[in-house]
Amino acid sequence: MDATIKDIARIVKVSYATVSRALNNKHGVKPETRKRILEEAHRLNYRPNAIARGLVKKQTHSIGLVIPDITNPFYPEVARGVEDAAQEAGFSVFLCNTNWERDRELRYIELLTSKRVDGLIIAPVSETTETLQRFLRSVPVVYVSTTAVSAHESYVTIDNVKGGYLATELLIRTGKTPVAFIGSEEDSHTLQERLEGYKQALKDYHQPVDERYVRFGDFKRETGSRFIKKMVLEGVKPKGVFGENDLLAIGIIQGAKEIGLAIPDDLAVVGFDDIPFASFPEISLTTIAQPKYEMGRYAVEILLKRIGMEDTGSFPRQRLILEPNLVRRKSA
Amino acid sequence: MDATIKDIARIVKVSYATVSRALNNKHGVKPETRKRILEEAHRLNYRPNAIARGLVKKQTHSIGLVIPDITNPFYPEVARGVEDAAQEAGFSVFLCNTNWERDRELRYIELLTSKRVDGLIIAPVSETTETLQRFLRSVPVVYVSTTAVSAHESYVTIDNVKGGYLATELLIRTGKTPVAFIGSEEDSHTLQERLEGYKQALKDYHQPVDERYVRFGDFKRETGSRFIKKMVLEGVKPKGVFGENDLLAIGIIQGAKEIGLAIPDDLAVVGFDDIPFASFPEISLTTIAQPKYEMGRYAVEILLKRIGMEDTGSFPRQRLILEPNLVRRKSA
DNA sequence: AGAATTATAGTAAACGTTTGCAAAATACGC
DNA sequence: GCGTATTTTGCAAACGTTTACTATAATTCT
Repeated sequence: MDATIKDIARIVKVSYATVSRALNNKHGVKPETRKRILEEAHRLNYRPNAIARGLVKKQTHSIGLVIPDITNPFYPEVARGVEDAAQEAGFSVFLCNTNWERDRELRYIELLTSKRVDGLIIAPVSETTETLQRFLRSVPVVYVSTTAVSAHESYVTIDNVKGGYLATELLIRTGKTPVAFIGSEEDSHTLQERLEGYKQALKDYHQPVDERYVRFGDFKRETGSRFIKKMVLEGVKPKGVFGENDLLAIGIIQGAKEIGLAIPDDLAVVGFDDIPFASFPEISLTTIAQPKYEMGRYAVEILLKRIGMEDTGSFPRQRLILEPNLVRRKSA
Repeated sequence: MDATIKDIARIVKVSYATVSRALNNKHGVKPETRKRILEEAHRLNYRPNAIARGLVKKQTHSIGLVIPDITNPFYPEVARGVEDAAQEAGFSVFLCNTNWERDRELRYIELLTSKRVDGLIIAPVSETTETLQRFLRSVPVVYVSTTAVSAHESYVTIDNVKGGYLATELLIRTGKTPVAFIGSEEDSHTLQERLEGYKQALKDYHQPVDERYVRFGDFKRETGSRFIKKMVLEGVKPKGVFGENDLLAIGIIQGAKEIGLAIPDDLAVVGFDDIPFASFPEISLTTIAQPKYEMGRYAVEILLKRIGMEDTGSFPRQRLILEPNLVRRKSA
């Protein structure tokens, strides 16, 4: 059995209200009694029961982090950013992997609200957050890595269309035309934005937009490899390709090499995200970097500010759109 | 304000005890009243307050996962295994990164016990778990990826000495002698075990154990690269090297290439862990695979079994030592 | 029909804290 | 010393549940 405040009170012979005050450094308790209480608490190896405290204070000092899959190399860094910032503020974080399943996402959100987390950081799989509303109600949320949120929500993300533009522009300017686009699921909001950047760049540089050069699959490496091979097999032969994310891009490089294309001479490829592998000399992927760790940090900063406001309704939504950053390596 | 059980009781005009029973599917409440209660609960978008429930049941259905760094490619998979298994059993998991700092580890454990997690899974940075004892007391723990635990603790890990043996043996049998060992911090328990396997293999195959061929640094990729270069600069020229973990091994490959060595002909290298990158064709690292995801799952299985026991004292410790698995790729 | 049984509902205590308010103790001023 | 101001303490309610126990209502049995 864990020692409670009452145990201490009994031993030190004061009321447990006094013990509570002493333990919380409230003023109005005689230094000497406080000392005795603290000593006894230490002797009993007392640990305050955060559950009981949470019940009366209506605050758990916990937040939920809901992401698709920590195993996907994009997320560990944002998780770390979230965790670091939370920890510094005295918050703990529940990690939840939705595995890209919509109902698992919903179940988690329900579970977390049951546990009365003080806030939620969500990288949603659902492309719209409408469905989530019913479950969220009173819990503050900040979305991460999406813009598809209803009017009064906060988020932090990067400028995907600019990123797509930058990637495509580089390819065009280095003469790697025609440039293809290989992306993951077509209905992803993120993909649509990057695709828009791609198209915008093509237009600005007077390149034709040829639908045969744009393909959609999923976010797996193998897919990139398969798609590029399929493409050239069908006779569409890009000189450059913008892979909507790094995993795809790496797959593209691998597939291209398999069919004898030299990177970047025969085919230049640029990715998106700058996952850790991208910088390995063996890969050396030119890519659009997202400040993943910082995104995590910012998200909790916004969230905590929001949690701090007593008057929840009046908090202005915050929308932080970070700058993408072209990091040039050997693949393009 | 969130709806409570009392709100429902008031509206449906029953006592809140009845509401509680209805919501928990306890028998002894008339089907019709139950129906009315459930309907009202749904209408009010009622979410049970797990905090209040936890207080009386002395169970939070949460566990803590304490690891060094989710950003290290070894951990996401075990975290995922933990999370999946926990989720299936209705538990949530707190993610805590100690950043390899001992006192941060301690602080986290203290925090988590304050939050009254039902159990803890720890990949400890401290090479001995003695220090942790005071903080743990009543909380069930299972350690992961270490054997340095006091007598009555449970853990799941792999057979590191066997892994080290396998790696070294392969190198010897393919004629890649002399074989070097490059490891992380010398006082790591894990390292010592792998090193033991290395030495054992050398002995079994009648190879000399030459201390100039074994080096210790840290677990970073750059370190591997630096060390191999330094080694040959000093005139000790192994034909094979066993990198104590994959990051190191990859660094070794990179460093070797930089100084013109061909892999695996001039230098064969085998790593340890089988992190996701290892299988990339550009790397194609021969390595000792750990079943990371399964380790996570097993850890929670053991933990939950332990939590389920009312009589905590009598639970026999469980020690699960998984088999390492040599996966042969191109680097050796 | 009445007793005995069973199904349903309510009362109240408990979980371990925090906190407003009142009581007691101490210090201060003259 | 006595009244007053101030510091230190205690009492009790509250947070939202669960649950043992008791009370009432409904059903079954003879």
